[in-house]
Parts: sequence; structure tokens; C-alpha cells
Amino acid sequence: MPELPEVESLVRGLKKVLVNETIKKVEVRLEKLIASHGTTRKANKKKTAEFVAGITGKKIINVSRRAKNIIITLNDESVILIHLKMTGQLVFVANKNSNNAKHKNASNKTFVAGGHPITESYTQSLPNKHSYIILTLTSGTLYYNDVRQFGYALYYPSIEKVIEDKHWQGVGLEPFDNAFTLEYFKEKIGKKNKNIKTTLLEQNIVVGCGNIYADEICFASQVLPTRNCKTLTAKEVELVYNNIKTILDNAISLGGSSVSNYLLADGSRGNYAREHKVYGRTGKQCLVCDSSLLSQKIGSRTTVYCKMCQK
DNA sequence: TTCAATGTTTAGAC
DNA sequence: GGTCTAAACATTGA
Repeated sequence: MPELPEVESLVRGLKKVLVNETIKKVEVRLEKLIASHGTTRKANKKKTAEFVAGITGKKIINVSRRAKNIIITLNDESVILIHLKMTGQLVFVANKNSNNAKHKNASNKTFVAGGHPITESYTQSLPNKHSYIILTLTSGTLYYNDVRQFGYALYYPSIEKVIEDKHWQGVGLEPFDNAFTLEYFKEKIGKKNKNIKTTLLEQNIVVGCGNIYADEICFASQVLPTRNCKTLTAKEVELVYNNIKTILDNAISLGGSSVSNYLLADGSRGNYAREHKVYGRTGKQCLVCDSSLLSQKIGSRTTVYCKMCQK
């Protein structure tokens, strides 16, 4: 999946083409993606009927983000909540006769895409076998593709209903929210009796860090990912806090892209992958001290770090 | 053939 | 209640 910077980049791209589009037709090819995990086939069918009835004929008035969720707001204030999880993609393909400049991407092709790395073969022909939700819009088609089928697209009659959902209880602050202050972070971190890497992945203090950025943030902060939060000095907590903001912000400004073949919403390549200092570099030289980067599992996630630079 | 992959949720043990 | 681990979701590609 995209982590926060990738979702944010995708949302910005989609907003340009989806706002003011009317949903003319809805096709759901895999009903379990419309419901929560572990539900019965009968319940999925009911949810799908509600989803289709709820959004057909409505106009899209906004596209936004909360944590790693994409929120598509419709003209009656109802919403579609989409999570891409590990391998979800959203691809907008403009109608063939479109001459609208906003539908042209960097390669002068009429689609915008984002999410899981997209190979040429996947965008050359849509829908493909992993296209599970297809929205026919006024001037194009929006495809939700998901190889591993972990993601979801949920319909809610209002944003208030989303927030009420247990799904959202305990979700942490946005890293760029004014409420996410150093004081708040210090207070929360001081109470955590677990390692900093796992804590960053939990999303219950601050949202947006996935496995890649969590490692990058620990490295930039010169803190071992295994360090217990309670043992972090005030200075280290401040470094982690500042790096959460600067690394995520930098990644967004470079267009997201946690992996090399990640496609941006406008079809151009993301540039953040080349910025990775530790992720995916196990055994390679540390860019600061030249020692060999180590890797170990923390909370069942591969973690890469420098034993010399991080204490 | 076996393993790991951008994320979350859940179950069980202590 | 907190914390830890493993497993679950399912597919692909190295």
C-alpha cells in the first residue's frame, strides 16, 4: 500500500479529475470488498446493493484523505471510504474523445492512476482481472484494482456515520494537524511500553507511517527501531517528532512513491524511492558511516537499520 | 518450492 | 487493561 504520502499524492491527483463528475453506472465484481472483513456472502450482497443504490446518479463534490483512507464526498454529503491496503489501485481513464487538458498526464495519455506499482500491462488494458469496482463517470471511468483483495470501498450516508464507526475509534492525529504538537507526542510516547518502530506503525498516536517511512524516520532520528519508547530521551522524542513531519512532507512534495515503479496520479513516476536511506538496503553500506545495514523482524515486519548510526 | 511484499485486524497467551 | 506473537486476508514474483 501506499503509505500516507502516496495516498495524499493520489488524492490530490484524483481531486482534479473527479470533482463534478456524476456516477452514471456502478459495477461491483467482488462483493466482499464492499463490506468489512469476515462477513458472510449474504451480508456482502446486501452491502453491495446499498453501495450501488447509494452512489448511482450522485455527483462527486470532493476527494480528501484521513489517515490512509480516501474519502470521496458526494453531492448529498454521503461518502465512499476507500482503503487501498497493500495493493489497491485507483485508476481514472478519461473517455477516448476527451480533449480536456486535465485528463492528460505527463505522458500525454488520458488516464491518472495511483496506488500499488502499476506495470504497463496493467494500464494498457482496463478493466483487468484485478479490477473489482468500476465506476462509469461523466467523462471517464474509475477503476478500483486490488491484486491481494485486502482493501475496501465502503458507503456511508454521511461523514458523521464514518466517524461513529468503530473502525475509527482510536485513530491517531494527522501528522500535519495543528493538534499534533511536540507536547502531545511526548505525552503519548512517554506512556508506551513498547518499541518505537511498532509504535509508529500502530496509527493510534499519529497516522501515516507505514513500514518504509517508520524505518526511515528511526534512521533519520538516530534511534534504534527496537528502543522502548519509555527509554527515549526528550531530545530523541523531539527528533522522531520532527522527522515524522519532515520525512512525510518531503515524500509528498516528491510525489509520494515509496517504491521505484510507483505511479503518480498524473501518470508520472514518483521520486521518493531514491531518497530511501535504509528501506530495502539490507546488507548495503550505510550512506552516512559506510557500515553494513542490518535487518531483523520487529512485530513480524522486516526492519532495516544501521547499528553504528542508531543508538 | 519457499519466502516476502507499501496494511490492518483479530485471537490467544501471559 | 497492556503487550507480544502469530495468523488471517490472497496473489505475485523473486
